[in-house]
Amino acid sequence: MFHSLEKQIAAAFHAHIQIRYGIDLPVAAEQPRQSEFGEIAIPAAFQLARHLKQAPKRIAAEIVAEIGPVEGVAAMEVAGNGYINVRLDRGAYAEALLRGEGEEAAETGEKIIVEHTNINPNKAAHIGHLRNAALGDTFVRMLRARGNRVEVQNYIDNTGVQVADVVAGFHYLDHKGPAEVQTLIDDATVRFDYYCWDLYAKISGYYKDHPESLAWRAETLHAIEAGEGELAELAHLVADTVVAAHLATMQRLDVEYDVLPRESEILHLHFWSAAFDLLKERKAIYFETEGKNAGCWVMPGLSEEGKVIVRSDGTVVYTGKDIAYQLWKFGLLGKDFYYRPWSSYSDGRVVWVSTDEPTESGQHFGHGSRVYNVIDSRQSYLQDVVVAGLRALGYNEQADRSIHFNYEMVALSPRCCADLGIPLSEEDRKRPYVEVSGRKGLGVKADDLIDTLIARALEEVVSRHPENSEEENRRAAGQIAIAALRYFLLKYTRNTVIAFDLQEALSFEGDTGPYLQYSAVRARNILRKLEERGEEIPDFTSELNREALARQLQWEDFWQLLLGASKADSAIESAVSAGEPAHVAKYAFQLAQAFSNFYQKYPVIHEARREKKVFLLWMTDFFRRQLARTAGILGIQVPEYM
RNA sequence: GCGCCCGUAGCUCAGUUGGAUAGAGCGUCUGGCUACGAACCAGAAGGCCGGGUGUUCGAGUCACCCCGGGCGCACCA
Repeated sequence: MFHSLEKQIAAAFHAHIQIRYGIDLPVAAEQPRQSEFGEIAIPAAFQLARHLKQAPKRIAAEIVAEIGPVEGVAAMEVAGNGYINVRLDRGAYAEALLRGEGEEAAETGEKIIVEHTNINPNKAAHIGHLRNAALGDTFVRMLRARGNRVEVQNYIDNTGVQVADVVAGFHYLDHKGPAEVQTLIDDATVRFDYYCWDLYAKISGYYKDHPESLAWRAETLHAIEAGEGELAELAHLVADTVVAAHLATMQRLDVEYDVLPRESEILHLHFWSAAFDLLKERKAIYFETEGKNAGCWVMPGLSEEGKVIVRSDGTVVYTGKDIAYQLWKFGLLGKDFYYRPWSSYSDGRVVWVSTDEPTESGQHFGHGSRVYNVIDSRQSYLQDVVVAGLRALGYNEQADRSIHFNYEMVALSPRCCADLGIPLSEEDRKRPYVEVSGRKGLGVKADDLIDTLIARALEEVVSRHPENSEEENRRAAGQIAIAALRYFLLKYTRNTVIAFDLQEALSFEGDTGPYLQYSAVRARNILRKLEERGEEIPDFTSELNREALARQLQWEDFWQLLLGASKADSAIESAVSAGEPAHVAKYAFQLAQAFSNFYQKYPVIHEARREKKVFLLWMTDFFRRQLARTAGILGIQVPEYM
C-alpha cells in the first residue's frame, strides 16, 4: 500500500517539475529522519538547485505553492534546507488499507532461476551450508512475494573430488564394498551422513600423512567418470544417500527445491562437450603449447596466467562444467536433461532430479532470463570466470543477468570452539574467528544445532505450558527453534562474516526470530481472548468509516504503528533491489517492536469506548496479518502459543 | 606482489545507495507483573563512525593515501 502511494506521489512531483521547469528529473521519495516531519520527504529541490542556480529552500517553497492538490496528501511543507515534507491523509490511507486496496503484486513474465544449497554430497551439512540455504530460500520467498516466477535449483556435484574421497575412504581404508555400505545405510543406529563426515576427515588426514595414496583419488575419479565398477557404484550410493539426508535437513527449515541438476548428467549427456565445442569455435579458450599450462585449454584474461579449463590429461575442471551448466540455465546450450521424480513434499509438489535415461515426464527446466547463484564470496573468482565465459561466447546480456549472490562465510568464534570442545592452536585462539573445515571435521553439524535449539525451546515452552500435550509443545518448540535459527542466519547482511556463537544463536530474546513470533502470538491472543469472553470480532468495514479512522489516527502512536505495518511491501521491494534478506528481517523486527509497545500501552479488550475498541481491534488484526506475512517470507511460522 | 571485502557504543551488528540531531540487540544501572501471559515494556549511562587529505550546499556513505584485520589469485571445488 505505502509503496504504491509513494510511487504515485513521486510521479506527481515528477510531472509538475517537468511542466513547470522543463526538467526530466527522477524524483526520489525518502523517509524522513523523524516521524514528526511527515511520512514522505522529497529532496528534489536539492537537485533542481543545480539546474536553476537558486537556493533549494526557495525552489521547494515554489513547488509547494504551485503543485496543487495531490491525491492522498493532506499537507506539504518546506523544511530544513529545502526538503519538501509530505503528510498523508490519514483517514483516506487507513480506509484504503481497511478495504484491502493497493496490494496488487505485479506478475512479471520472466523466469528467475535461483541456485542455492549446492552441498557436496559426501558428508553432513554444517552451519555454513545453512547460511547459504537460508539466504537462497528467503530470497526466493521475497521474489515470489512480489509476483516473480522463480525456479529453485540445487546443484549436486556427485562426481567431484569430495565424493571421490569418501568413496576411497570406504574402499581403501574401511575395505567396504557396496553391500557393506548398504548395510550401514540401512542400520538405524548409524547416521550415514555423520559417518561420512568422520570418514572424510579420516581420509583427508591419511592423504596428508601418505601423499602417495592420492593415487586412490585419481583412480576413484576415473572410475566415477567411466560410470562402471564397484567404485562408481559406491559413489552413487554415497551421493544419493547423502543428498537425501541434506534434503531432510533442509526440510526442517522449510527449505524446498524444484529440481536437482546433477553433475553426472552434465557429463553423461555431454553438456560439457557441447560447451567445449562452443568455446573452441568462438575462440573463448585456446590450447597452450608452452609454459606451465602447456597442454591445457586456457581461458585468458582474468589472471596473468589465464584460467585452465581443460587439464593436460584431457579432463575438465569444475569451472568448465559450471560454464556448461550456466549456459543450460539460460537455454543457450541446445540440450536438456531428462527428469525423474526424486521425492515429493507434503503438499504433493515433486522435486525432480536430472537423469541420463529418456523419460516420459514432460518436465522442462532452465530457460531462465535471470540467474542468481548463491555461492560464498570465496568463490568470486570462479564465478567471474563463468561470467567471462558467457561474455567470450558473445552472450553479454546473459552475462549481465548472471548474478553471483555472494555472502561471507560462517566461521566459529574461539569461545564457541571452547564451548563445543574443539581444540585450538595458540595462534587460532587469538584470531577473531576460526574457519570451519570439512577436511579437518571442524564445524557444527546442522542437525546437531537444530536438535539443540529444539531442546532449548522445548524447555521454555514446557515451563510455560505444562498443561498442554507433549505433541503440541513439541510442535511449538520446533517452530520456535527454526525461527531462532533462520533469523540468526538472516539478520546479518551478506558481506558480514558470521563468527558463529552458540550462545547467541540459542538466544530467544531481543533481536531474534522468537521475538517476532511472540509479538504475533500476543496479537492473536487479544483476538482469541475477546472471543473467549463471549464477544465477537467486529465487522471492521461496517463499523469504521473514514472519519472514525481519521479521528483515532490523530494519536501519533496509532498512526505510526499502522503506517509501519502497511510498509511490508515497500520493505520487501527495497530488500529485493538491495539483494538483502537482512533488510526484511530488520523491518519485521521493528514492526514487532512497535506492536510490543502498543500492546503494553493500550489494553485493547478493556477499552470502554466502542469506536476506539473496534479501531484497536482492527489495528491488532492488521498488524498480526502483516507480521505473519513478513515472517513467512523469512521462513518463520507463528506458533499457536508460546 | 595483484584483486576483493571489512574497521561505527564495552560486545555483536544496522545505517534506506550522498541528506535533517549517527541507530538496534546484548551487557550494565533504574523502574514496571492480580495476566489482552514479562520470551515483554519504559528510562539512563555509553560515539574523534580506524587515521589523514580531498570532492560539494552536505560525507559513516564517494576518491586517493596510510594503519589494522579477513578472503581470494591451482591442471581443488
